[in-house]
This record gives sequence, structure tokens and C-alpha cells, in this order.
Amino acid sequence: MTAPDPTADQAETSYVSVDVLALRFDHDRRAVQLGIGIRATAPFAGRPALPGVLLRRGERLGEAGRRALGKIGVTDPTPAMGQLITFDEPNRDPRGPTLSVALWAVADSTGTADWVPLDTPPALAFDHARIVADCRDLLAGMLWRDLHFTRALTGPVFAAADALDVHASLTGRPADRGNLNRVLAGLPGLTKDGVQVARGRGRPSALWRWQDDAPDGTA
Amino acid sequence: MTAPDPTADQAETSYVSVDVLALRFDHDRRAVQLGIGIRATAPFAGRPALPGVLLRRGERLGEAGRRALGKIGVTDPTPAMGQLITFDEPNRDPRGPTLSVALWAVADSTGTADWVPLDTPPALAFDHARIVADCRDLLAGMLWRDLHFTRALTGPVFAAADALDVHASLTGRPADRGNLNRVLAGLPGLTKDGVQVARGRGRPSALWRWQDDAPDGTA
DNA sequence: TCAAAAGTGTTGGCTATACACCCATGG
DNA sequence: CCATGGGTGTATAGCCAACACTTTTGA
Repeated sequence: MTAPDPTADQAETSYVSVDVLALRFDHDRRAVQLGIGIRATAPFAGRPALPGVLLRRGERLGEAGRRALGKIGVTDPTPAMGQLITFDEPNRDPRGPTLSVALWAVADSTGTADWVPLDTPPALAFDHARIVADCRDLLAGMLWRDLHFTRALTGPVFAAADALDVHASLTGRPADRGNLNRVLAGLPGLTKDGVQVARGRGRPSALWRWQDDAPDGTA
Repeated sequence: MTAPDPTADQAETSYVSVDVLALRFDHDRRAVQLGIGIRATAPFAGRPALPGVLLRRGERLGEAGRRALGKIGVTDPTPAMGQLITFDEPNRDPRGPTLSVALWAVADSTGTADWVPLDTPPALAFDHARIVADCRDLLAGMLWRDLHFTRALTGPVFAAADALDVHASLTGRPADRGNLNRVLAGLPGLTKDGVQVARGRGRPSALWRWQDDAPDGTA
């Protein structure tokens, strides 16, 4: 406010990239997976990386996130998404200084991505391994608390066994069945649905169903 | 990754501004205050605003935060600072689309700022009132938990009465004396210092002193 | 009828909150 | 000696993790 410096205020700014942790629960592999793309262009051409784009002028973070998802063939027009953290290491991109805003998103289709386990991702381009590591703790903290995130990840109906698998993938440790059942029972908008399906040897899981806000396409 | 679009990747990006919630505990007014500057240039010339600058190419968020603090005359070369959230409403700046990364910082001097109470700030330029409102809850949650933040705000030595005032300013509700004393007793690196100073009519407060990492200048 | 998978119950520890009571100081 | 501000102790409720026990299924 004192000593205004117009030239400083109009200096060229860093680029802003939006990098997306695209998530998906694989019912068969019983794990949360991360959507990875193979970079087609330099730098790091041919190497796996998080889907990311440079933010366009005037673009909202969510729009950029959807473009990034398009890079791995996920084209849902209204994916569940949210903001995580902003990384500012100036050397994280060899093309030049680039801010990275990390977003999470839940994919509804497999697209063209490689889906790798979130807890043991392969080596990634840029500082993406570090981004994944830092954000996994945040995602674990959001599970069962941020219902927008949780509902997207579990889908409209899920078995109690799925909840255990999701918890294990995100936190790295298995959850206690009893405690998790009580957590689920306490979540608003979630009810136990008497129907159950057999999956293997033991007793079938109970099913939980989210209510309200149109599951997909009914609105 | 599929269908790479080099032109899109090199599109012009939004500007990035860094806006700082400069904080200070006023021992006399017994409240946490927010440092405000009067804008010297358009837009919103003459109106109060958070100190903010446009991020330069290759600049780290912390560096930009220090430049912003310079705008209100705070020149500490190593202020305590941290990241809050990133705002992306495209119309928040009439000059054009601008991302805003909100930081907190603790000022060691009064500089040239207007220091207003954090809990009742005046009308501010841009969407700064909204930023302050959103971030105050985050700051309240950091108190007594994020020790870097807490120690900076309280200073190296503080009275128990100050702790009550800080808590009230940030959360909006008075703290219970007894419970707060126990919280303080449980914080690592903080010890009760038998010395005490009289301030008014009643019994003098106990003093608490932070240990370790050189208070200021002893290292 | 047994092992695997799932659901229910119980306990102990930690935290948060409220409140009652005792202590030190200035007028 | 009493109002004012400060410190200590205690009781309660809620949350969370751990673990024991029961139920349902497939083989």
C-alpha cells in the first residue's frame, strides 16, 4: 500500500498447473486406485504421471480439472472434485516455475488410464510421487467425514466389506469392522439396506445405500 | 495424455495473487488484530484491503507473502507464515481473472498498517471480507495445535490472561480458564515460568515461556 | 460341522466441557 | 476485608480404539 510498484504488480507470473488425483474404487481388486496417464510430450515423455493441465486464463480450477481428466479418457461432465493443497517448489517443472494446485476427483469410468493402487504407486514424473504421498493423508482424513467425497468414492450402494477395503486403501491400516459399522450407522443420508449379496465363503455383507441427491441421471 | 494439445498447454494462464492475513496480538487492546492497508492504486484505490501482491514468475509463495507484508511496512525477513486456501472465483478481481492464495503471517512490528480487530473487520476491497471470514475458522483450529503458528502469535513469553484473549479473538467465544491452563500445560516446549507481573486489581497471571528454537537473535 | 466372513456388545482410555472451589492482589 | 482476577480440582458426556462374542454362509 505504501510505495506502490506498478511494474512489480504487472510482472510475469508463474504458470499454474492443475494436477488431479483421479480416484476409483475397484470392486474386484478391492482397492482404491489412482488414474495415471503416460505423458505424450516432453518433459518426461513416455513416463507415467498424474493427469494435469496448465490453467487457462479465467478458467476455474474445476474446469481445468475436468480437462485433465479428459487426458486419461474420463469424460464425466460433472465429476465429484475438490481442492487439496498448492505446491510451489520452483524447480518442480523443468519447463519453468510452475505452481501446482492438487485436486481430487472420482472417476465414473475407466477411460484410457492405467489404474494403479493408491498405496503403492509407481515412479511418477515431476514431483508427482510427493504430491500423491502428501495428499493421501488428506484423503484418508476426508473419508467418512467429507460426505461428498465419500459418497462419490463408494458409489450409491456399497457393501460393508467395500467400506473396509476403501478404508484400508486410504489409511494403510485395516479398519475394525465393529467400529466402522457404527460410523456408517451414524452418517446422515446413509441407511442399511436389508438386501445382501453373497460374494465368497462367509456370511454376506450388508448393503448401505445413500439417499437424496439424485444418484446419477434420475434428476 | 491421449490427444495431447500443445496449444492448450501453452495458453495464457490466470494471474496469481498472494493475499496475506497479517496477524498481531495487541497486548493493550487484548485482541488479535489484522493488518490492513489502504490501496494506493486502482482498482479499489483508497479502500482498505488485505496486503497482497501478484506472484512473480519463479517466486515462492513465501517470498510473495513477504513482499505483501512490505506493503504495510512490516519488513521482518523471516516472518512466521503458512498456507491457508486458494480462491478461484474468476470475477473476484475486476482487472481480470486472478487466483488468490491466502497465507497467514505474524507481524513483529506495527509497520504502517491499520490494525483492526480480526473478529470485526471493516468493509474490504475485492472479496477480502469473504477470505477473512473463511480463514478465521481455519486459524481458530490451528491455535494450540499448530505450534509454529501459536508460538509466533503469543510471542516467546506470554501471560495466561493473554492466552484467554487470543482464544476469544480467534474463536469468538471465551475459553474456560481451567481447561486452557491444562491445554497449555500439555503443549511440548512450553513451561510455566514462576515469574509473574501484576496488571490490574486481581491476582497476577502466571507466565508461560517457549523453549528451544532461538527466540529471536540468539542464534 | 468347521472355517471364513460378517455383525453385535462391552470395555477402557482420552478429550472436551462445565462447574465448584480455593488463592493472591489492590483498594 | 472484599471485590476482582487467577489457579486447581472434579464430574460428566462423547468419541475412539481394542477386543470378545455371536451369527450366517459355503464347503
